[in-house]
Amino acid sequence: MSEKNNEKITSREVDFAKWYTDVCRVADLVDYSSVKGSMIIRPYGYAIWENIVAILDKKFKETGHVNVQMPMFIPESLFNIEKEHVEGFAPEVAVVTQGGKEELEEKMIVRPTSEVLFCDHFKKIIKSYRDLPVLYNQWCTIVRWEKETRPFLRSREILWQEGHTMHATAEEAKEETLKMLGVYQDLQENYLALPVIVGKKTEREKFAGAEASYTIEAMMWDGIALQNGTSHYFGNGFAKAFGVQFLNQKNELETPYQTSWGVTTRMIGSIIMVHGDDYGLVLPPQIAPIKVDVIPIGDVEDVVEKIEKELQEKEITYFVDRRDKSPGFKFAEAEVKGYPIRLEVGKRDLENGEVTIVRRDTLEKIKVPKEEAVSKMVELFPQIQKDMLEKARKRRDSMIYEASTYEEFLDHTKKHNGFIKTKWCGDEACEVKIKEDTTYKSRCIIQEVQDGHCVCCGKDAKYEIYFGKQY
RNA sequence: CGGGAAAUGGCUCAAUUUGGUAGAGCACUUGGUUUGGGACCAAGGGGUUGCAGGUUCAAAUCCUGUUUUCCCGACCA
Repeated sequence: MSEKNNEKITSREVDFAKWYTDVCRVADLVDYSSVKGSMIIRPYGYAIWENIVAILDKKFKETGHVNVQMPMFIPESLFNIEKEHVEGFAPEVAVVTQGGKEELEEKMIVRPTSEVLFCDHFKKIIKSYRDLPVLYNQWCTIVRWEKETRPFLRSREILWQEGHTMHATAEEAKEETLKMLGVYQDLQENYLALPVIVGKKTEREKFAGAEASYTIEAMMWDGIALQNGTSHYFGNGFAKAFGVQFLNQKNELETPYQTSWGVTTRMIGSIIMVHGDDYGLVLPPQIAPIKVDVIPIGDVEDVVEKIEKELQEKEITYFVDRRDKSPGFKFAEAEVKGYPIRLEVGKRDLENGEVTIVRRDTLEKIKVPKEEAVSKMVELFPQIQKDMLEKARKRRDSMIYEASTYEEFLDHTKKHNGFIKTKWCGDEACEVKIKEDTTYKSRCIIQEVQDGHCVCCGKDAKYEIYFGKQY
C-alpha cells in the first residue's frame, strides 16, 4: 500500500477495530450520519444487502412465508402487555411523545421488534384452525437506543428482516423455529462463506419473552464472537397475553403457538471481519455485487468488448474500469472493494494471446488464453466460494479451545480470544460467575450431555456449551 | 451510562503552548503527456476551524455547555 494514498487501511495486526472501520469507510460501504448510531449504507454496501435480501426472500417464499409491512409505532399500552418483553426492551426503546405541536395522549414506542404488533394483528385474523399456520415476514428497520455503536455491528436504527408465525401446535412451531434457523445457516455457510456454530441460548441469554432462543454464532478474525441471527420459539405465552385464540376441529378454543426469527445487516460486518485482509474487503462470489473487475491496460478495447459481451451472456456482474487512472491505482482499488476476481487485459499479455485473472481471496495470478477467460472465471467462482469457507473454518476451528477445568478455562481467557468449548451444569450461578471472572459470556448450548462435570462448580454436567467474548 | 482520547476543505494533518482572522499533501476540475502495482506537468475550485454561548479591541487558539467519532468497561442483533 502506498504511503501516498490518503485512504489508508490500518493493519489488522496493529489495530483490528481501526482496521474494521477503515475498511467500512474506504470500501465505500457506509458513512456516518449526524445522529449517533444511525449509519448511512452507501450504494456498494447496500448492494451487498440487496443480494442477501434476494437470497433470503426467495427462501422464505419457498418455505411458504409471505411479506407484510407493519406500523413503526407501538402504543405504550400495547407494548406493556407482555411483562418479560417490556422489561427486556425497556432500557433501549425510543419513544415519541409529540405529534405536530400536540403532546400525544399516549406515548408511541418506536418498534424495537414487532412481536406485539403482530400479536395484536393475529388476534384479529386468526379465528379457526383453518387460518393456521400464519407465516409472515417483514423487511423493515427497527430502533434500539444502543449506547455504544459501530457500523453494521451495532446501530440504533437496524435494517433487518423479522419473521413472525403462528401455529396450531407446539410441535409445529418448534419445527418452524428450527427450520428457519436452518435457512439462516444455509445462507451464512453457502452464500456468505461464514462457518457458524448453531445452538441454543441459555435461559439467561434468551430473548425477552421467548421460551427458547436459538442462535447462529460466527467467529471474527480477532477471536471475538458475533451473533449473526436468532430464531425464537415462544410457546403460547405471547398469544395468551394478547388473547389470540382459534377454534379447533372439535369446536374448542385453543391458543396458538408462536415463533419469530431475524437477521440484520450485521451479517455484512461478519463478512468484513471474517474474510477481509490488510488490502481491504474480500467478498464471496455468491453475494458480491460485482463479481469481475475488468482492468484494460493500454489500447485493448476490442478484446475488452468481446469479454464484456461474453460476461453479459453468462449473466456475470462486472465492471470495466475505463477511468483515466494508472493500472496500479485500479489494482489497489479492486482489492479494497473486494471484487472476487479482477481481470487484467493488457497489451503485453495479449501479445501471447493471454489475459490475467487475479483471485481476490488468494491474490493468485492466473494467465489464460483470452478466449478462455470467461469460462475459466465461471469455473473459479464456486472454487473461490468453497475456499473462502474452508479458510474461514480453519481459522475459526483454530480458535476453539477446550476446557475441562476452571484453571484451563481461566488460562484460555488470559492467553487468547476465541470460543471456549466446555461443559456446564445448567445453573445460572455458574454462568454469572464465569462472566464476572472473565467477561466471557455463554454463546450457545450445543447439546445435552450425560457425562462430565461443570467446568465451574464441578457438579454433573448437563450441557456442552461454548463461551466467548462478543461484539 | 462510567473512564479516556479526539473534532480545522472529501481525506491525513499544520497553525493552539506565547489570542491578531487558516496552510500543506493527497483527492477534485480543466488542458496536455502517460498507462503491467496507487503516474507527471501546468492552471484552477473548495474551509471561517463540529455546534451553542462566554471572555476580549481581537478567538481555530482561552472558558463553559453540548453533539459526534474512536478506545476501555457495563447493556445489547
